[in-house]
Amino acid sequence: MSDTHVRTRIAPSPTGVPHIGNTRTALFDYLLAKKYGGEFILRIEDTDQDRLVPEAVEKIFKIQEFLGMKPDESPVTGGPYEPYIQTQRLELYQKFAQELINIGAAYYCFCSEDRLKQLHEKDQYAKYDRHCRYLSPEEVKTKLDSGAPYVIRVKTPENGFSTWHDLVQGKLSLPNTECDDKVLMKTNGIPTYHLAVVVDDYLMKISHVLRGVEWMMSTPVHLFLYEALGWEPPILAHVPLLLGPDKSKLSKRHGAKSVLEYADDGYLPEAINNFLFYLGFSYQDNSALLTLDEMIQIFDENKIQRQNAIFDIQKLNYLNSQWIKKLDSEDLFNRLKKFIPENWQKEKSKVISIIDIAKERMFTLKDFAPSAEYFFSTPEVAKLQILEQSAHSEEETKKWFQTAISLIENTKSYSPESLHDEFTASQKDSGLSPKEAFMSLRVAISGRTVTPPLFDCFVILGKEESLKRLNTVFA
RNA sequence: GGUCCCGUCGUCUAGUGGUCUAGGACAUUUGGUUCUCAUCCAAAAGAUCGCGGGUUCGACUCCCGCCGGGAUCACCA
Repeated sequence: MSDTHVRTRIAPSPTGVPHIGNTRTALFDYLLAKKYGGEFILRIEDTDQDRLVPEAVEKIFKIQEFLGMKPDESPVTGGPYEPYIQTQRLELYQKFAQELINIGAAYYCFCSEDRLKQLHEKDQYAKYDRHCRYLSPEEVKTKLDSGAPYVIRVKTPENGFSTWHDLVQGKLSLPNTECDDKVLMKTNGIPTYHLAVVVDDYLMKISHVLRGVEWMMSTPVHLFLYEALGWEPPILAHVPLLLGPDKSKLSKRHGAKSVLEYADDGYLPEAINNFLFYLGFSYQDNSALLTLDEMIQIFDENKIQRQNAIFDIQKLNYLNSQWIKKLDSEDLFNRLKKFIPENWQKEKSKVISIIDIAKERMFTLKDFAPSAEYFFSTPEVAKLQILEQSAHSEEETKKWFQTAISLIENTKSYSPESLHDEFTASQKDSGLSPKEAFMSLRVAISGRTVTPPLFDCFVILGKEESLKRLNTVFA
């Protein structure tokens, strides 16, 4: 393999936004190319013009950009084999379709849609009955001259086996009787996937076709085309699918989301890449935080699992929380921008100091704003809530609050450390347990029973604001 | 239904004939640290290696059958 220059590609069809399962395949394509210092190509397969989804192409680019897997060649970056959009390469496919006919590897088919439909009504699994495959040259010429609409079908072998060594599936041997005389060129002059991939992968010098297993069964047709055209086929690798928690295929219908949606939910690209990498691939204890570059080093195309993997959001959450802890707060601030109100953004240093103490309890970027709200707006706290925490009479609690207020007013330095020392000293002779003493204060300043450490909160809130909140409780 | 692929703790996996009374990670539970939560640390529980036959002195590892899951069978990709 060292003598072949590695070029991989992803070939999404803009009939929808790729979901996270498709993206995992893309990750493997990217890693494979980069591991060998090759190119990773993005080609748009838009041969199904009827089902185009607006903005799909744009989102496909966005996903790659977000994850940091930028293609070396694509419709936007261009490249030596452009264009990278199939509908802009139509003459190419027509040329090769014609050649396939000339060499007897394909044939014209004039069957009506009705006839095909009837075939399927009789048997839902029926293959094309090859009705037009045996038309005489004269019959074909007459039909053609009369201007009858036609498709071009591949003249698939009637027996034998199609065998290849699949990088992940191992040796595969599929009976040719299972092949169908697939349509190569549609009535509208646009090729189907089967013709277009083969032509493009060859012309674009793709060395490894790494794609989802859903393509495995149609590989014999592709291989036949390579052989007919006298082309060396690429190395094939069919990677398993990503399944939902109920073991069903991950699909839009079952709520399979795109990477873009995970981004909106507060997941980091680092965590997503890392998560996808471990799904179907093993490295050490499968919990190390790996960058894309590290994955490139570690990746081994021969070690891709063959069994389908189940999408486990808990593992993603873990990786995401770990990455959040690892990132520095300045970096997190920038990523947090679209998750926090605009007026917070003006107080960058305050937000960053909150991030410092909040990041170890965040799973996603979305968790930040709700847990930091009380730093920016005064919470409503009922006296009863305080007393519930202090577990003492109003009078005793009030007395403790007075102590707290004077401690803050007279503290040596308004820092978490000295506040901690001074408060713990006073708490001991307050008659309240540590929990009672500090929880009541916590609720008083935040309105919540769960916050970062109390004295950090005091400091971020500021002396004035802290006093104000403590004072208003029993006012 | 035909064809092909897959089958180790809930999940991702280690394991390529004896070192496996099956290891790790996430999740779960418990304990420790602690002003709460979280972090961190420690520990526990969790898999008769899908089932049944072989082969072998010996099988999670090899062979066969079965069962289960998945993929595919469009002028969609």
